[in-house]
Amino acid sequence: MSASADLGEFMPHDSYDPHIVEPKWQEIWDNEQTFKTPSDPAELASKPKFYVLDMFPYPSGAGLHVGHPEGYTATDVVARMKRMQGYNVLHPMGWDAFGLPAERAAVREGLHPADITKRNIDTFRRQIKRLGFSYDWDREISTASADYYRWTQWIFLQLYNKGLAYMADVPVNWCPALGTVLANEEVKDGRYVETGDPVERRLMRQWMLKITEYAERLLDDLDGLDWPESVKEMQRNWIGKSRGADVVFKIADSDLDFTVFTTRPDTLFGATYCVFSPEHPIVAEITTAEQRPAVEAYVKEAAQKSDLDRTDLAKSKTGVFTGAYAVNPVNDEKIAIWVADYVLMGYGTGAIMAVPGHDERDHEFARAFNLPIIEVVSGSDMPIEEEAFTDNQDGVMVNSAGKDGFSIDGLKVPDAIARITTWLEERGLGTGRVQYRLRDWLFSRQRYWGEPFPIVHDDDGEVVALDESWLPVGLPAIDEYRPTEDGRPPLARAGEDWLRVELPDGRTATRETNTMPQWAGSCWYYLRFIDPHNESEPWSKELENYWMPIDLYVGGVEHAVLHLLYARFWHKVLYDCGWVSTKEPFGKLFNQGMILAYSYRDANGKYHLPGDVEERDDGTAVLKATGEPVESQIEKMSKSKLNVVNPDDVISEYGADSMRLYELFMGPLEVQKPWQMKGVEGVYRFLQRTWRLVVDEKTGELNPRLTDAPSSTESELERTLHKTIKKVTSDTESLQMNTGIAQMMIFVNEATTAKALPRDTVTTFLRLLSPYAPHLCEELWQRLGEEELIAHSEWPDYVEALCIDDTITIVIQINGKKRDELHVAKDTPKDELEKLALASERSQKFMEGKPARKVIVVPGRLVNIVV
RNA sequence: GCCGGAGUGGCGGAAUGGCAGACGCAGCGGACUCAAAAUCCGCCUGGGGCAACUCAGUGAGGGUUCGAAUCCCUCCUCCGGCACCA
Repeated sequence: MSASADLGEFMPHDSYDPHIVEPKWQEIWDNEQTFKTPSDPAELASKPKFYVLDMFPYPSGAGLHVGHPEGYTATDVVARMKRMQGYNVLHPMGWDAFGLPAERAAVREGLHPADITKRNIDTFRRQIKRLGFSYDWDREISTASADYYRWTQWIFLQLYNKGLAYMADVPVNWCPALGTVLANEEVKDGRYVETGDPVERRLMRQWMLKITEYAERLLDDLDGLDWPESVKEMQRNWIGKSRGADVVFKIADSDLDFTVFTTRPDTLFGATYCVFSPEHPIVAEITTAEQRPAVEAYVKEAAQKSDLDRTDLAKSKTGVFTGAYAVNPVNDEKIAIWVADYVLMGYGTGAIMAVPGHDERDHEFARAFNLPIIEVVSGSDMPIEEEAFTDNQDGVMVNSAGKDGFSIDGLKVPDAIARITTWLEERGLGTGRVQYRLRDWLFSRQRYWGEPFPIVHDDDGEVVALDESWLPVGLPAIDEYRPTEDGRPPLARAGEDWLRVELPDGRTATRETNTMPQWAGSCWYYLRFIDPHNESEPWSKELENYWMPIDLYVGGVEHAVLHLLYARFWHKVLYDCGWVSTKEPFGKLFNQGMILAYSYRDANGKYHLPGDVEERDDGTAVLKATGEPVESQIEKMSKSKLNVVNPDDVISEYGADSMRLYELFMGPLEVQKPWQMKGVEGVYRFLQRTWRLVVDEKTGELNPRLTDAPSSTESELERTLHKTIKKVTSDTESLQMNTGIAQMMIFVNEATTAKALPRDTVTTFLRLLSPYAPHLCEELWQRLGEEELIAHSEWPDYVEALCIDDTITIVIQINGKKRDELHVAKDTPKDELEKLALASERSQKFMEGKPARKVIVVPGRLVNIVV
């Protein structure tokens, strides 16, 4: 035996090496523009379309973590399969590039936000490209480029021209730490959701978008969408539709009156007092001299409280009597008027009628201030003084007879609501009305790194929308991104030559210095992908008509109300303008679950890098260096917990195909699950076994077990192949990729030990695996002598008959417990199965000589004998 | 408090009315090796038994059914969302 042969024995010279295979095929795909989507409508028309979209990322400075590519991998697998199935596939990627973090980094590093953003995009693009996704990179867009935001400004003009954008002095969420206002959707518990900085209420002149005008359509059209029920429910809650009535109350001994909104007009006879929000303008007018000092003090105090304080103090109710009385329109009773901050100025009319008997908040308030409680709906188990009775279905009205012989006594609540609403309307005392929780969208920010408005203010203070021909309104260069000392937005720092404008009619004007919020660019990016280089229009209507709606949209659930609601709103406006052909943009939505990671903390609470920790067999973990025990937990990945998993590291060790496969094999796409590096090793081994089906590692030649003989339908392997085609096709379609991959593992395990390995069987299998592990499959496909790319090959079909075994196992149960099994031909008739089951030795044993009372035969599955 | 979702081996998970634990990880045993790695084969829910086998088992309790992880009721725990919205 020669020395070189010895080396061959011990050092395979052609084992699976993703670091050679992957760059090779990425270069080929790039050079051949393998994934370029045609842009010529005539060329597109010959095939059906499939538009599969990822929620494009905000390119943060931290780069990608393994959570990002989970959704991207799923959509890429679908995109690749659909292409092989003969669809034109639109599968683009871009960058949601405007936003606060880049501006803050710019201040920190002394760079321009555009440079920070470019740097971050370059990192993201490099990381994403390493995963071998089949994006059409010719369609890459960035919301911060003038080619793009020119059309964001154009859409704003459409909104403005339809009267849907307006300026108003509104109470805004002002965040002092950031020096800007925020939308309601961005504030939770009185804090900015991203940074946790406190937010306070201020009155400011701001741009608003009339999303409320679309509330009903935004609500109704949810019904037809193939979205997770939870997201639809969150949007429904956010829109917050409630039906009720406006009721007019007169102020006693005065000409004044006021309106309250209530969802329970049936309880009007139980109204024992009214409450105004401290901001309600009528408060100052009606307060009596005696009560004035107390009321003024209370109103002032409420005004100074931030939203945070007001929510924090929610536990016990506060309020002050105004000294004034209202007249209950149903019975002319005089009831006290109070001021309390549990009534919000921003919802309904800012005033309520209080029914302590049947509303928990009113009950609590009445108990605190000793106000009367009257029962008007019967059916409670508890005395009405103890607990409010809030049932609104089966309760029956009592104590509800008033003037003119009017009574709703004896009616159930829903009937009572209808009856009293009609009665109020007939007398002009009220009207039935629908109320939404949704408010108009606060659309301006005091920031630099955002889209400038295509708006100027002329020297008389009038708002002037610029003509389309003036677009884009570019961001001027400025050297400081903070608001000015007198509180104007950063753009006010731009020079006069940017700020000052002469209009065509000779008027002079000053530019709007607010910018649009981060959400603007992402409201319509999916439309620009359709026609990204169009210079004369935002997109071609013909192409829009072909591609829309989006067939699959995948992203995180954190956008359930923000992005997804705003984008639907803009889309509906564009629909009304005739620019889009569908009422809804996103036909099917899928939320991928968050990927968590193990973190390790010592007794002092200090986090340690996973690399410094050793997992013991008994399940405990210790520091490698000192042996000190550490506690492991599964948490959201974060820098501070030292548990962020970087895809670059995973690819360097195992390759992109293993990374892709593991992302999908971890578990169901929609659930949260922890990253486990050992799991990547498992799928890596699977890919190595696949490699060895084709390549003899010692010689580098094809596996000698491969035969050219046609695959036999008789063979077990062929049956497994057809079952695999069936399962992978349906599991890919329904995004249940973990079980599809498991089935491919079963196939490879079987093929590894099969006697014969027909070449056809292997090439068919490679086509199935290719959307998941595209680099490996291209390589093996080529080695098997195929000339086209596997990406351009046809998706395999299965033969149903081959998915069912000829001989099947029938379980025999006695009283529902498995006792034996039968191996019979697949079409064995029912009575034959019953006979065989009863004859079985083990059946006899467990029937203990008793006769069968009943025999249930489920063909193809089991026989259950009841004794 | 209200609205969603979920609870299955040591771990990720599979099975959505019909064989509980597919597939993978970890672990254990074996083959190959001087040895190790890699690879291949086997075992791997718990109790009892040398074994054949047997009993129990899908958060807890009850119900429907010939048959329940799966459907229904009550409760517990965890995750997510909303929360003075009249």
